[in-house]
Amino acid sequence: MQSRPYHHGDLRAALLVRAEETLREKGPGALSLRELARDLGVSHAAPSRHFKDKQALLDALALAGFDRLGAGLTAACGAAGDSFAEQLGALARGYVGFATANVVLLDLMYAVKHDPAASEALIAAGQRWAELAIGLIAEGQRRGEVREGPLELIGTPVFATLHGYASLAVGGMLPPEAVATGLDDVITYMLRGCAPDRP
Amino acid sequence: MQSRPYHHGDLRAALLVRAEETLREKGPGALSLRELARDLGVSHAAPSRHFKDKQALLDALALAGFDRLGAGLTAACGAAGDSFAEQLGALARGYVGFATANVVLLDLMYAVKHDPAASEALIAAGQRWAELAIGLIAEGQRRGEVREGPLELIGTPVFATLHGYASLAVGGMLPPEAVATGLDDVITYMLRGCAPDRP
DNA sequence: ACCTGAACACCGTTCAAGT
DNA sequence: ACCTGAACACCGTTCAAGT
Repeated sequence: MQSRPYHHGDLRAALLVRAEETLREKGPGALSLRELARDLGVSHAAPSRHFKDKQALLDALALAGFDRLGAGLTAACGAAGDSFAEQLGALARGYVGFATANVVLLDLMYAVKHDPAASEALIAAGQRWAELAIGLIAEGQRRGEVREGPLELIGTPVFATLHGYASLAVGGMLPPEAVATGLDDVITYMLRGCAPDRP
Repeated sequence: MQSRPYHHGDLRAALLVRAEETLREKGPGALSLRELARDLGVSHAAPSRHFKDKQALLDALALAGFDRLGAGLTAACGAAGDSFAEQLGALARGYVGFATANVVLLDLMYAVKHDPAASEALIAAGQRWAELAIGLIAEGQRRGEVREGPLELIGTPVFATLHGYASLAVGGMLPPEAVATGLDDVITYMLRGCAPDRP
């Protein structure tokens, strides 16, 4: 009876995996719960046991995306040198790298939500990685490489620059061949914005 | 025979108007061509005469959004003082203002496209307003208020910061009450990033 | 030219019923 | 607990036909 070859209470995980594949291959909006069920060899009503909604599945996907992003950024910063410039560079390259490697997923992660209840968890997830950037800035201040002041006063603009560059790049608003080289310029611009007032 | 009260060859315009209303009231994805047609009192097949696709309607909406954004920003900068700081401030407030007043539309304007042919016009429209920022920087350089260098080298980071801040704010990733006050900090951060190297 | 009506092939969601 | 099968109310798109 190996007729159910794949999911033994793991239909939930299988749905998430397959959903992300479909998203990557065929774009958003081409994702259908019924097709997902077909691909996995279950009835079209089966997914509703694991996700009450199509939106619930998308939210779970986005949440997993934030987890992977956080892990990737932590690793990238850990592998970089101690100076603020090196740390910020690693963060920036990590973020833009994740964005270009997970175009549709990033869109999903920051998608405008209309159900405020469901989006709370996503906002929290988003702020978790923002705290990574905040910590980096605090350390930079301790080293005297970052200007004084409240952490978000400098963290928010940096966060905005990074996220903005990533979404412009991913959306095709920047000449694609210039994305990698332009990032270096963005990094030095951010460093100027963070630098202490006077030498 | 006033039974067709509204559209006389203007079904196209009426569709766009109603679509944007629906988008604003009920969010994206709640937009259905059939419901649009119902609202306007035409058959469900009528819209296809004016937009070959649902996507085509969305693209037209996004394009109109860029036009309004460009007009608004031009006006805002025209009404501001001549100094680079005042011009950049006006641009920033104008952009974030448009974003918060047109949340779903902004999402649409920068949505990741998969049909590269259709998105070309949108990218061009996006770059048109970017050129406004570029011109502003060129003038700032002439005045000695902006560091020397290729225009996009300084323009792209500014563009990224602005767009990133707007999308974070709109997506609820920033505490909503801090959006307006935080913008001032972002503006001074951008000015630092643009400032000439040494006094 | 512009629109209608019917038809086709899909959806998401729900719910009794099975195991 | 987990899944099935049928049913419901909707979609987008196409296409002959009307005016």
